[in-house]
Amino acid sequence: MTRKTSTKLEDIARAAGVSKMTVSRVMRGGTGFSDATRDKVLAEADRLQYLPNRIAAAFGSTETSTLVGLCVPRFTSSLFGHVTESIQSNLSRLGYQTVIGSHDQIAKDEELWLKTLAAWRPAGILLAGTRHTPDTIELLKNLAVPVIELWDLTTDPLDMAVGFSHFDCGLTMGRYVAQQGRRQIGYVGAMAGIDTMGRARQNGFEAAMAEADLPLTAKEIAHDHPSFYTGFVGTENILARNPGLDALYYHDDEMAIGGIAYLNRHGIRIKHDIGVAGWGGMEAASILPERLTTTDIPAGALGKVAAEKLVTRLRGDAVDDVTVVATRLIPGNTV
Amino acid sequence: MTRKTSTKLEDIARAAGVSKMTVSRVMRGGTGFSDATRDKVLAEADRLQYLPNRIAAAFGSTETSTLVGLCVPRFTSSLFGHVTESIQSNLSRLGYQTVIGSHDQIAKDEELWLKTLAAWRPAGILLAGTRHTPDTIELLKNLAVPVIELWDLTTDPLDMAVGFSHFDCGLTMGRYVAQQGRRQIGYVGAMAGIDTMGRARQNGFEAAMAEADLPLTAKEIAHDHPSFYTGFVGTENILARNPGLDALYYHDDEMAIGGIAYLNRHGIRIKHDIGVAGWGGMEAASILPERLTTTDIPAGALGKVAAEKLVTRLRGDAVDDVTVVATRLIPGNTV
DNA sequence: TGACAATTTGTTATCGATAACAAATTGCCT
DNA sequence: AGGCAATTTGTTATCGATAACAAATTGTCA
Repeated sequence: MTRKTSTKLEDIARAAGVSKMTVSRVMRGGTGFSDATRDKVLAEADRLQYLPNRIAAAFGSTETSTLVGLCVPRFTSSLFGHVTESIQSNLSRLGYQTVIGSHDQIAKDEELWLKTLAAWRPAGILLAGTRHTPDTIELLKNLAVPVIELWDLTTDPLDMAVGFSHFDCGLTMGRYVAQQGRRQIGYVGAMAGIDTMGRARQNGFEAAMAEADLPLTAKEIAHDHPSFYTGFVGTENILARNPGLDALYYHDDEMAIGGIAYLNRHGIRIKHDIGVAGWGGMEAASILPERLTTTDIPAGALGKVAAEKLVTRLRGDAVDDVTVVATRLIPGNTV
Repeated sequence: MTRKTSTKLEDIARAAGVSKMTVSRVMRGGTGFSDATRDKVLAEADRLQYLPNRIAAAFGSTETSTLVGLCVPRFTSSLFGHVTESIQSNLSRLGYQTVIGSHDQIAKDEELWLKTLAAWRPAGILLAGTRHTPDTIELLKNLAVPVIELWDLTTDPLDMAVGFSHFDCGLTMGRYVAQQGRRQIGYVGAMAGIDTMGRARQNGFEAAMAEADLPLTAKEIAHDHPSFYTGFVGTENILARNPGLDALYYHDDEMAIGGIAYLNRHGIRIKHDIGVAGWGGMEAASILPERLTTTDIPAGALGKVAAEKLVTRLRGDAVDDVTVVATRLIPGNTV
C-alpha cells in the first residue's frame, strides 16, 4: 500500500526527543507541557513543515471534526450569497470548514446531499429552509449534532433556528400597502407550489388583505425561479387580466425591479398609477429613481448569528433554540 | 473515551455471516463477491441503518478523500454565485463534496484558508484567481493534488486552468467601442490596486485605445467593491472631471447599470450622448430599456468544465492543462 | 474426471492521531 | 530536608476502514 510520506507527529517527536503524545498536546495548544518543550516542538514542527492531519485527528477522537454543512436553495440568489458569505467567513474565523450543498427547493436533493455529508461526520448542520423529507429528519436525529434551520421561523425548529417569519413580512407589507390607500392589489410570485417561504409571505399578505376587507384581487404565480424577467412577464400577465390594479406585491425585489421595468416601458407611472412593493432589500434596488418599498433582510447578520450560535453550542454552552433576526419595512417611495 | 455507537462494517459482517472485508467490498460496489453475498450484506446494511464513515475510509486509504476545496473572492457576486452553484452541483453529482472559502482578493486570506483545508487532505483544489502567496504555491506543491485555477488565463497556470483572458475581454470591447466611432473614452473601475482581473480588462481596453491612437481620456477607479452604487458615484466623479466623454467602459455590468442610473437621472441620453459598456452579462441588465453592450461570461459552463476536468484527472485520465471558455461580446444597444 | 484458471472470501497489518491512565519530575510549604 | 500537591511527560489501547496477500471455492475445458 503506497502511503503518504508527509511529516507526522512521530517525526516531530523523534526530532524533538519527546513522545508523540507531548507533541500532540503542544500542537493543539492546550496545557500540560513546559515552555521549553513547547518551543522545541514548535521549532521542529516548523522545520519539518508539519501539516496537521485532521482526518486522523477526527478518526481518533469523537470531538474534533470541524466540518460544518450548509445547504441553501441556490447560490445564485443575492440574499443566499450574502448568507453564504457571512456563514463561511464566520465559521472560518472560529476554526470550522464549510461544506456546501444546494437543493433548489427540492427536499429530496437536500436529503441526498445530507447523506453524503453525514459520512463525513460533520460537527454541525445549517439548513436554509424548514421543509425536509422524513428520512432527512431521521438522519439528523441519528447524527446527533447541532442543526440550525435558517431563514424561516414559520414552523417549529428541528433543533435550533435563526431567521424571521415570512408570514409576518407579508402581513406587515400588506397592512402598509392597504394603509396607503391601495384597494386593488395583486401578488406576483414565482416557483409555484415549490417555494414555501414565498408562499408564507403571500399568505401573510393575504391575511392583511382580509383584515382590511380587501380581497386579494389577483395573483400571478410563475413556475420559474424569481428573476428580473419573471417579474417583467408576471407583471405583463397580471395586468392583462386585471387592468384596474393599483398595487403589486412581488415575491422579491428582483421581480419587483423587473416589474418596474415593464411598467416604465409602458408608460405606467410607479406610485401614481400603481404601487410596487418588493421583498429582500437587495442592492440592485438602489439604481431605481425612487427608493423601492420593500422589506430589508439582514442576510449578513443572520449568517453571523447562525455561525456563532452553532459554535457556542459545539463548545457546550447553552444557547436559545430560536433567534429572531429583525426585518425592517422600508417605506421607500413606490407605493 | 466515549465512542460513537453507530453501525459499522463489523456489525454488518457479523449479522450477514461474512468478514468485514467482504462487506467493505460490497459497500464500495466493486467486484469480488457473489450476488447472494451482496444481497445479504445490503439487506443487513439497510436493516442496521449503516452510515458509511468516510473519515475512517479516508484514513485507511490514500485515495478516498472526496473533499474538494473551492476558494473565490466572494459569494455575493452574481458571477461567482453562478460558478459556485455550478461547481457544487457538478462535483456533487460526481461524488465529491465542496468545501468553500473566500478571500476577497487578499492572497494571504486564501493562504490561511488553504492551510486549514489542507489538514483535511482534499482530493483537489479550485481557486478563482491567479494571484497566490509563495507559501500558497509551496503548500499546493506539497499537497500534490490536482489544482485548477478558475477565471483568468492571463498568466501560466500552477497546474491546470479553466477560464478566459480578461485582457482579451477588454481588448475586444475597446476595439468595438472605438469602431463605433467613440473618441473620448473613460474607464470606471473598482477595487483599485487589488483586483488583478479587472485590471487585466482595463489593460486590454487601454491596449485597444492605443491601437486606435485614442489615449484613454479618463479613469476613475474606486477603492470599493464593484456595486451599483460604486458605478453611480464613479460616473458622477469621472464626468465632473471630464465633461466631454462620449463612452464609458465599466468594471462590470453591475457598475454599468449603476452608471446608467446616474446618467438617466441627469438627463444624459445613453448611446446618443454617451456610450456605456459593461462586462459579465448579468441578468439584471435585462431590465434596461435597451440591451446593454457587454461581454457575456458563461459562468455555469465554466464551473461545469472545471468540475468535470478535476474529476477526470482524479480518475487518472489525461486532461488538457488549459481549457478556454468562450466569452462573447454582446453588441447590445448602449454604445 | 482431473487440472488449472477465475472468482469469491478471509486474515493480518496498518493508516495518524487522541483518550485514559500511569509515571516521573518540579514546586512549594513547613 | 521532607512531604505532598501540581505539573509535565510517557505508555498503551483504540477509532473504522482499506491494502495486500493468502486461502477456499467455483467454473471450465480437454
